[in-house]
Amino acid sequence: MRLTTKGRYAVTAMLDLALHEGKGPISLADISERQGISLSYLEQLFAKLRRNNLVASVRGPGGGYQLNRPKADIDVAEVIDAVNENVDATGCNRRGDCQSGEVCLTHHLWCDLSDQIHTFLSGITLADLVERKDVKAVSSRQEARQAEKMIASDIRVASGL
Amino acid sequence: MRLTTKGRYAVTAMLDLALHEGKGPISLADISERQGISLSYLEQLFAKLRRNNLVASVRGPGGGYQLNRPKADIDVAEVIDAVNENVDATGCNRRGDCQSGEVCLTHHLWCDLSDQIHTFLSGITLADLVERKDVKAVSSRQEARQAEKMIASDIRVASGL
DNA sequence: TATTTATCCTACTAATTTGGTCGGCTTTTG
DNA sequence: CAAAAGCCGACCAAATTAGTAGGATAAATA
Repeated sequence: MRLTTKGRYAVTAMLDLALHEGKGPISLADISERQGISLSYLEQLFAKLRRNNLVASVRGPGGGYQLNRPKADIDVAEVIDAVNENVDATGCNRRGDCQSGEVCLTHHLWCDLSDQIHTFLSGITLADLVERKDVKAVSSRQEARQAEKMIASDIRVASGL
Repeated sequence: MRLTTKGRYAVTAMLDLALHEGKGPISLADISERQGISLSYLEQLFAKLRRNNLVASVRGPGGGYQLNRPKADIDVAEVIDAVNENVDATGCNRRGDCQSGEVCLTHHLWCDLSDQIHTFLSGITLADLVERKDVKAVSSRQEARQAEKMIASDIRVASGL
């Protein structure tokens, strides 16, 4: 089992899409800036999210990504799964052939743990996250930051720098 | 967060000790054979388990390892922790400085998940595992295998091979 | 006392994964 | 046509895993 920045980034980026739903396609450059994730790395993650039909892309200027399903129909477990992070705690992928073809001493323990984690993560949708007050707080802070930056760059442009 | 063979091996080996409690020190060679874990790798894991006072060692012939506490007082979470596997799902070790000093969009989600996993794993002791019927079944299978091997090697010794 | 059994300790290693970077291509809009 | 975006493949440094190898030390036994 593994849960690293890869899966966390994927969920964060998907949540960013959910938060900006209805505003047309969102560019990876925007997500990169708001969430502090490298653009090229986001591209790799979104290639996988797209292959799993979680997002749809629009190319060309003004393009970007959108959720391919209502945010209430996308749960955290599938997002993590889409970027190949394995939320399974067994060593044998639940096959039960952990010790030379047979079940190892702790196989069932890891199965139980896997169930526990999967139940938890698949019970949370992007819509649920959007409604959380901690998410709302962070999101509005990020919006403010981005607005500041845009004003700053407007000044630079206007003054010819 | 990471849960690989390292943590699984540690729990399996500790459970092996719990299953053979009262029979004096158990050698790593025995555990290695029963559980199919490399001896040198076990040595490295037990160095950590010993440093965390989970086991006590007896050197010399007939030596080995024993649980340093009653099996009902050792839970799965501490065993995994002792071998440095991190069961924390956040990227910031719960510090909340995930995004340039501030909380990232999904911080609280990963905190909740971590709590979930920790509650589950710390609620299971070695004594609980010893009582499980799936563990008993695997254990008796392993005992039988080991007895077979010992007879086979006795034959080899007796016949002078 | 010599041998054997076991823990203890350090160093090395191949393979894999992570979290990227870089460069260039294609599509679409203005 | 230029610019903005997605798309794609190659490459990379660092870390981690799951070991191996080789020896030192301690204790029991012959």
